[in-house]
Amino acid sequence: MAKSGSPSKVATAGTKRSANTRQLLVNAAIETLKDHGFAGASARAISERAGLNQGLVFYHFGSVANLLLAALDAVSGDRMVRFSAAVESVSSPTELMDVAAQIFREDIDTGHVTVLVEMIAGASSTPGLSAEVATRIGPWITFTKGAIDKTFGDSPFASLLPADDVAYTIVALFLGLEMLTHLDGDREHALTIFGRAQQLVTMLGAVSAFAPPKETS
Amino acid sequence: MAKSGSPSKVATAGTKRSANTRQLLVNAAIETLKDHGFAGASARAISERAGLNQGLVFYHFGSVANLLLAALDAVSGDRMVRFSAAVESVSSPTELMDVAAQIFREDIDTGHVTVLVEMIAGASSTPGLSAEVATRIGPWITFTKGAIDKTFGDSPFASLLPADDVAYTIVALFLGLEMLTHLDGDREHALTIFGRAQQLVTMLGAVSAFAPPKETS
DNA sequence: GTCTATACTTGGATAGAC
DNA sequence: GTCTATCCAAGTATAGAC
Repeated sequence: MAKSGSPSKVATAGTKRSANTRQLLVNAAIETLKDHGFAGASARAISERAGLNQGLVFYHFGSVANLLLAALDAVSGDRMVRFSAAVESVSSPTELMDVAAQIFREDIDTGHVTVLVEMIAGASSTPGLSAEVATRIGPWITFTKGAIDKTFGDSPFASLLPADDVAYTIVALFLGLEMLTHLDGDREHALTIFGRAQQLVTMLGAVSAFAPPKETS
Repeated sequence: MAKSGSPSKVATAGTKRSANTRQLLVNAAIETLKDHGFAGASARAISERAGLNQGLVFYHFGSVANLLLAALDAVSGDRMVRFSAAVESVSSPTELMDVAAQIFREDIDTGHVTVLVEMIAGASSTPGLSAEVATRIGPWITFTKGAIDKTFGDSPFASLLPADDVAYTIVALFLGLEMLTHLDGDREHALTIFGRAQQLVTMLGAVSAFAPPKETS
């Protein structure tokens, strides 16, 4: 109520407002990437979506590419927090498959992987962007490897397939499935695939129970 | 030598020249998509690469999007011819894995899958483009399903995993691996993954030889 | 059929008012 | 810190010369 009559002397209020604006731009960038892709994510399109002026993109981020990287960071951070917690409570391979399917479902619904895909695909159009994107995708392979190590570490699978190769494959699969799902609009197809994978892991787990865990020859 | 003095009455020469120009533009579009992505594939960038005038893009294709679709058609056609022949000579699952690895290697080297990836990712920026791209990606899932049916059709795997789900997954994996490979520049990582997959298929084939091919309970 | 020239639009980026 | 105004580069598309 007394807002207009009490100008604060410290910069706290201004900083807060600034942070809010940055957040609005980042959120709008995420939405624009999801709806119109990298090629459609212009400063004007994003700022219009945020209900803000176009010049603020350059004031706060210096360039469109930097804003898009900030959007990628935000999405990546959200996913990391959310999925670290999910994987935390998991111990068996079948549980991990459960969580993976759940993660994919959330990714499709929130459109978070779309942001990753668009940034990876769009990176080659802007000099220097590929390296920036690469350093932000790397952690996901590491994270996936950690989840595999945790749940498959003492299973017979571990000696068959190196966790880092599997992790690389899983991340690639997430990206690829997202692309196809986004393209054909059929999210069920990809979800049934996770169901199949889960069946397979369960079955192979049962089979491997009959096999010796490791040979020494 | 007598070129300027002998105008031909039929349009054959002109048509031939036109076809040649179209081909130059399509090739340049492919190269531009590979190097600078969908967002960098402008009429100017493509025509400059082709050593032709920018207006020819619109004369021959009507729009940049149409030229890019023609480029996608060309790549898709080349791949289909090449890989149909490769799969033709295959009968066993292990041979198919061999061919798959070979196909991926060629895809990486030629950059053909990059074109698919860029078109899929870029499609959402232009109204109506997604549907066009989708109809051009669909055949690849069908083709992959055919290759799986042919080689795994009478193996125990067939009853475990529906071929169309596997095909969808394989195509997604190709797209995803291409993205990661293109991003980090490390083509060996993806290639070792195909090696792992081949080991796995060989091993599971050996294991399944001890199991009954089908249960009736 | 191809090239030059040009109209028009969109987008990146900055300057200055508020 | 935000908004208005503006500049300039790049992109789509068309018209007309060759």
